[in-house]
Amino acid sequence: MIRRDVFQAIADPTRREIISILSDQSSNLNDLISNFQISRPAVAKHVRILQECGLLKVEKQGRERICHARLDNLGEIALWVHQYRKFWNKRLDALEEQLKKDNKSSNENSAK
Amino acid sequence: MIRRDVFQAIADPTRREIISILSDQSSNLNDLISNFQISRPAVAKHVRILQECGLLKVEKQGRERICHARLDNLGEIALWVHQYRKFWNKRLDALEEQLKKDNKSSNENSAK
DNA sequence: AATAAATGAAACCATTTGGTTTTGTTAATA
DNA sequence: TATTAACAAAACCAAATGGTTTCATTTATT
Repeated sequence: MIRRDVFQAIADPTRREIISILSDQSSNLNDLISNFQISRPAVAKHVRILQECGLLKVEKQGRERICHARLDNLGEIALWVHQYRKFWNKRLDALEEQLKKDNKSSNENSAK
Repeated sequence: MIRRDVFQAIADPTRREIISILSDQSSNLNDLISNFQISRPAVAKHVRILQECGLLKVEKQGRERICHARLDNLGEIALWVHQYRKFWNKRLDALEEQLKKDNKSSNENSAK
């Protein structure tokens, strides 16, 4: 747990799953952990890593810790990938098509 | 070297640097290695990992191995990040603006 | 044919990673 | 106030990671 950049953070599948869950709905640690088979401290460590690289905020609420997705820093990944867009044009077409749709119906927001 | 997915592959700074270099211009291993301070086998291992997850192709040419960037699989990252676009809207605005420009002048392709 | 160049492969090593179990602390609750 | 719930922290561990040095192989070159 020494390196703390967004690229490293999203490399782990469990952390991506945490991101996925929290992007849908904020959750306290207990509920979050109940999604996984691994132990509590294991999940807690992933949460800490995500927190340390700014991908989520932890709000202390009584004895609970509510975790909120704060995914602004994913923009760094988006920009990095985007600079190589000419290499994945086929997929880009679909992506851009999606962007347009999203813009037109920018109210309907079904996560996952 | 057991996990081989694109997320894992781009987590390492050296590998991102290799991608950056090769996206500009294909290169044999020797020339590629000359960009780094680390040993030859170290770079060769990174190359192998990138190769194994489909981010570059190695073309045997005599005793040389020419490495070509094949970054189609970065589309996976792009799509993953894109699903969380609502979290990084500010950056998205710039990105989308760029996308439109790219489409209009889709012939001019100056890498980096 | 001998040598040098370009690379592959193996053995090894320290650190990081992702996990565990155990113990402690803080805040609600009976 | 005693107990329980929610979490933090520490100690530990196996495996993965990123690196090294050494040796082998293939292809050009002299």
